[in-house]
Amino acid sequence: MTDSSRYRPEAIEERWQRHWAELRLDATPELDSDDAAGEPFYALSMFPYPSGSLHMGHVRNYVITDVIARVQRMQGRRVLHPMGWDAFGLPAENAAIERGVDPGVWTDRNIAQMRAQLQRLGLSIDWDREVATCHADYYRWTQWLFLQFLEAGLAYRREATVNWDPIDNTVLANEQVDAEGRSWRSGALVEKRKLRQWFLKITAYADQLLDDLPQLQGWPERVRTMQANWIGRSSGAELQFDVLTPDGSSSGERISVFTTRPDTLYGATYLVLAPEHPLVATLTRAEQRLQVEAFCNLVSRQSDQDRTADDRPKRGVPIGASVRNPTSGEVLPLWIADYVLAEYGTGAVMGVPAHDQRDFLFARQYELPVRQVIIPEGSDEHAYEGGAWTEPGVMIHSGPYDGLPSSEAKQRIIAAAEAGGWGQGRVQYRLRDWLISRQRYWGCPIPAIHCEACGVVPVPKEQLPVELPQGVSLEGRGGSPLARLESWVRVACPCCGKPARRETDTMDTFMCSSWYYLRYSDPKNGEQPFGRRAVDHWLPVDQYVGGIEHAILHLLYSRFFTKVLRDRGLLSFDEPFQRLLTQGMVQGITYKNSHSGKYVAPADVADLSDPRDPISGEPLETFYEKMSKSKYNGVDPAVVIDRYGADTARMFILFKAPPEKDLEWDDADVEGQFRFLQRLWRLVDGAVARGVTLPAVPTAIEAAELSPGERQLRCAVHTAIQAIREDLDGDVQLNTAVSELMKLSNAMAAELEKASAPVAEEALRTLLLLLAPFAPHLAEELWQKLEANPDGHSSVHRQRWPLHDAAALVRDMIQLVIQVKGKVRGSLEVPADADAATLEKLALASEVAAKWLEGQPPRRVIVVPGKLVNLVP
RNA sequence: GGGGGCAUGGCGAAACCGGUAGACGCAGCGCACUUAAAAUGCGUAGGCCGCAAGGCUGUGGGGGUUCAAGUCCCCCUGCCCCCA
Repeated sequence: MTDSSRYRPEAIEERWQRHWAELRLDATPELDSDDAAGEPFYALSMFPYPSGSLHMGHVRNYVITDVIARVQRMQGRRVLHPMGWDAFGLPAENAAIERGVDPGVWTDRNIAQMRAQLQRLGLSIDWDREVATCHADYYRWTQWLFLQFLEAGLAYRREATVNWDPIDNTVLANEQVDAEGRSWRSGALVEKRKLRQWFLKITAYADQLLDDLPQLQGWPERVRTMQANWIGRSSGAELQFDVLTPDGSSSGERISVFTTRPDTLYGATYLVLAPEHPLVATLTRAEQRLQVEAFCNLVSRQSDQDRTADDRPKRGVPIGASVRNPTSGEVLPLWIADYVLAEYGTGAVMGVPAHDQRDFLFARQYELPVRQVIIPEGSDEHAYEGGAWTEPGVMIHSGPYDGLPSSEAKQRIIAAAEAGGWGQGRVQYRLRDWLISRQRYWGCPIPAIHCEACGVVPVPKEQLPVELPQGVSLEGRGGSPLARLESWVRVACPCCGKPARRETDTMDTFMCSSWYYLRYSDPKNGEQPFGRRAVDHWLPVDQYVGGIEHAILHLLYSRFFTKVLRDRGLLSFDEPFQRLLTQGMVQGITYKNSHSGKYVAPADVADLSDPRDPISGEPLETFYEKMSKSKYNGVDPAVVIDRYGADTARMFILFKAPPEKDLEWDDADVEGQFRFLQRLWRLVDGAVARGVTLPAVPTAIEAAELSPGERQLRCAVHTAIQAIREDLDGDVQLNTAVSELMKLSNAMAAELEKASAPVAEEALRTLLLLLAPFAPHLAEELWQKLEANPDGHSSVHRQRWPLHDAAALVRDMIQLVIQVKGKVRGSLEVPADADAATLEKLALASEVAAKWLEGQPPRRVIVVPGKLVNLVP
């Protein structure tokens, strides 16, 4: 075997990567250049956290985006395909604490490592536009944008009950606390603390964020649903209850409750405050005080999930005060309970056990009365063994509202409340304002100064960036590290010049990632976060690709940023991401001892066909699970590339599963993909040996003079073009696109040698053009072998994407399926253009008809031209 | 509990608007090449019955609509995701 007849990716991939870099093949067209006319196309992958090592999930993400970007380029679009780093965050700070490395140095080293790993994949990324959120030339603009929010009144500080991690000494967002109330990173039981923190007023945009979701037709339905649920708009009313003194007269205080069910007002049998509610302190009667304080203490250690889940026991204590129902006048006891949250609604609810499941459980626990006020239409009273009746129905025991449908009573009660001054209709959201303060070092400093005279003063824009100071001691674990650096904290007030103090909180890293896609359009702009022309040219993102785990947070925050910046006059579009593809996880085969619960590394399993625990000999459970270190089921991309090359890794990942679905990593399938690329190599190698080349101007094909084999080959070629186009348009079906390449290669293996030069040329040219986005190195090498690039200054990647020739798809004869009563009984070769009457005649005259109709004429005949004839006896 | 999704050979999957289920690949089996193996090539392959021709059956289970159902409708089961 000669050397040229073997595909050796290690011999070609790096060489082409260098060549492409010299040609600047991946450069984004300049705004004013006319060399790449055509519509702009922005292909974007969610940027990674620079952990230092690339994993398969990254590979999958970036390869999918790369194929899309490459196809668009070949189709004549001006393509922006950038990459960057979500580079602030706790791992760098922890590395600094554990190993004494500077977080910036550690991060930059990781970035360099990961960039090198990424580049081995042959991604067509414009590295000149790389950004890292931890670099001052980036976070300067994060700060600038924060000041925009501040100016707009959308950034504010307030005292709030927040999740406090007592080990990491920082606040956490709600989503960083698990169901057991533990920090996702330290594992500590999260405490509730009242702290002054910075918030962004995302709730001011709740309606827009919800109402614009239907515009996002290019997003998966379920992501839109998840966002809608997260925003959680519900309409109801705020109702006020007078607080009573022990002798039964009004104390003058009022408690406001939010309810989505004002129609159940007459069913309220008690009122509940959140333990954190400000009135708890003033209204608690002396004899209840000890009990109430103990209870508040207990609750402060529970997570919100724990407190509110339907299936958890509800706990509470009466505080000794009472309130008056504003419409019935009934006196109701006042309780505090764990299942009412201070941060939701008004921090108070009316307890309607008959019609709310949580109230029902609570009432049963403490033997509070249950009063039914709504009955199912057309039935007697509802039985209450199982739980509350929460559906609409007909009003009873509700004074003037008896007999009304509950939906109408709801409206009337709101109207009565508004008229009587004891409440009003209100829309409520589940969405909370976004807590962006973090008491950590490795984040973007919040550009604010606290002055005793002037209050909170924004750092003037010309003084940005507020740089992270060097040499901060990170070892100690008490509060924000920045607060300990007095020389940095002390600063003159920009307003009055008197001594003042810098804000020492840094921003949630989601702030940095909420606008990076804008920066890519103009990454080197030193005057602004982005130039208006650049951002208008490239944005919104045409295709965004990333993991479903960001369905809510990152994608919601980015949408929020976009809308705010639009309202600030900085952007002219409403939504940042036109189309969204959420790729599935990459799963590795996992061996687990189901008895001990321990995971076993594949390397420790002696016989993978009968996996057993290396110590106990017990049989192991095998299944696929998301790759992770602790489960020993990860596959290192570098190892795969070393062994098979980047093209095989790319092709395998694209072929193995549709992009949105989970992908089971399988070494045998990787091997199979490598074999496919080998076959392509030999196919071209054979053609080269026969003297086939690809001239710059394709040789014309005389369609009339083709042999049947040649016509079949051309049909396969143009079918592939058409099928791949269909796979790429609409839903991105890269797995079937790869299978079309395989079909084409199979057809060529059978016919290529026999075909005349023009037909062989066309087939080879098409194959390589279609292959180029998927296996860019191999396609380029084979293109070169066929002398399609004689001076070496061009590239297969600069060619135009092929268009199919409809004439080549036309066939003379087709297979006509003959069904009898819907069952396939045979088929006939018939002229492709035969009309329905002819087909019917042919079918009736066929042997199949003779055999199955037994001489009887069919009762009915259904003809689907080009497909089948169904005879119904 | 509410909302959404999914269920197709031994495995990953494919199937436009209801029209030949299982394309393409992995693993398997058979054959060729080879002293042999690897590699490669060719063939085979849902299940059951049959020497074969062929027949029956088959897209989680049950029912329905239709000339025709993986696809549409109803019920059920199991799994996954989100919200509670």
